[in-house]
Amino acid sequence: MNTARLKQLFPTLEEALFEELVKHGTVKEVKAGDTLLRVGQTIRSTMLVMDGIVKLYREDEEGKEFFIYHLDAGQACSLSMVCAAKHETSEVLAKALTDATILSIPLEFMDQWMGKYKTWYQFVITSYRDRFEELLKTIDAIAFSNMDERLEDYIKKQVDKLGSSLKMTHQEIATDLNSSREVISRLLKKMEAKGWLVINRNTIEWVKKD
Amino acid sequence: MNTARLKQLFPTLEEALFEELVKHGTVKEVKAGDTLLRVGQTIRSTMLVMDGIVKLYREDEEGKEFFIYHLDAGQACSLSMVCAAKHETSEVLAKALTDATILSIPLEFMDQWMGKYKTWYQFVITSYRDRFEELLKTIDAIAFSNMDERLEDYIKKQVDKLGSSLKMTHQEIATDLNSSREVISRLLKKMEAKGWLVINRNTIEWVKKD
DNA sequence: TCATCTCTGTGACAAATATCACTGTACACA
DNA sequence: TGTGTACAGTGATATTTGTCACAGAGATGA
Repeated sequence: MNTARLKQLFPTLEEALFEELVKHGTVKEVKAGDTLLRVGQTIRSTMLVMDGIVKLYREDEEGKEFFIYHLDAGQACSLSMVCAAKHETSEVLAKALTDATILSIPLEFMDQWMGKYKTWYQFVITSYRDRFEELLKTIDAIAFSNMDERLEDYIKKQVDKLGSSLKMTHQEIATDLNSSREVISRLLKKMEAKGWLVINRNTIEWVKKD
Repeated sequence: MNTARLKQLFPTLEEALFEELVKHGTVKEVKAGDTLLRVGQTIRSTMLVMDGIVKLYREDEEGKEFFIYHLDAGQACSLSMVCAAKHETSEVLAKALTDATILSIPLEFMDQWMGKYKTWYQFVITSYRDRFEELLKTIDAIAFSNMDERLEDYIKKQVDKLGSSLKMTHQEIATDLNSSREVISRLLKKMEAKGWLVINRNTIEWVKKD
């Protein structure tokens, strides 16, 4: 792992921290679709995303997965950065959307860095704040919008991250939105009729401009 | 304002901070129902709740208010504690549920205290974390539960804060849950039939034990 | 090439929630 | 004491979403 790359990804951090990151961090390469963190799993380390995109989910008792937001390169899973008690368990499910590179830092450094490096706790706090605002937007979507709007938002977000040609099945989208395949298929058909997208087997081509 | 009371409310903070709070904070008494912060309003100060209960809402374009969580005495509005840019505007609406006492600290002290007092940034971070988890629970409710469960949860939360006799109209509940009065009335009737509560004009008496 | 599997499309129906229209009823207060 | 107003109850109906059943299309591999 090279320091230059870290500086690029985390430009707000101070010099000494890059050395700490290099020294104590472990780089993990994961494949698209891999699970990085399960609900209930004990958190032993903080994840910084160095490359690729990670999807975060909330899960209910029956294992239904509800997509909440993406983490891009240069972002961190804020929940794993502050663990009041040791052996705290995860509230969320994290999966790699694309192949990804994760920098994993053992939890014991968190407390220490928090006191030692001003830029670290600023990073932690802005991470929290940003994720918090994403959650608020997620709440808006489910509280105030119908499925058609939510689906449009969802597709736009995916397109933002992955480009306009989405390799997903209708079932996968339905799962993320906690809906059902048939509903998604029908709504996609309507959007296709409006000329917003083109449906092919396993892929959706988003063509709407706005 | 006396330091002893502050110590009781915010036991994790250090000695020097109580003096700062006394010196720079302004105590405001507000009435039940008063609006403390509107969406889009510029945030000029941080609110610490000293007494009473504050309700936080998310608002949509048409002004519909969606209840997200309560703040009790000893808690703070985390969003107002970290303002990356100056003149940041509020993402949420805050209203006093009961008469309340608010300690208001001008924003300029935030940066300063954050660097100076370890217990302050710990307070900020745990506030954020706690609010974050509340948001996750809120998302669970709307993503995974039907209105009957959400209504039950909602009433239980209110009862927790205000006691088992709730002085609210069905319309107010409907607004908080972004539903409609008729739906809430019907669901309350069902709960009454099950013996969970007693409906009177303007009040609901929660009797269910669990 | 046939068998099988996954993905998609669609009609029919069910359930949950929203909306409309109207009624009754308790309370405040002139 | 009457009367207006806010609150609550309820039937009818619309809309949205979910579920079931089944059909067909395209990929895959023996």
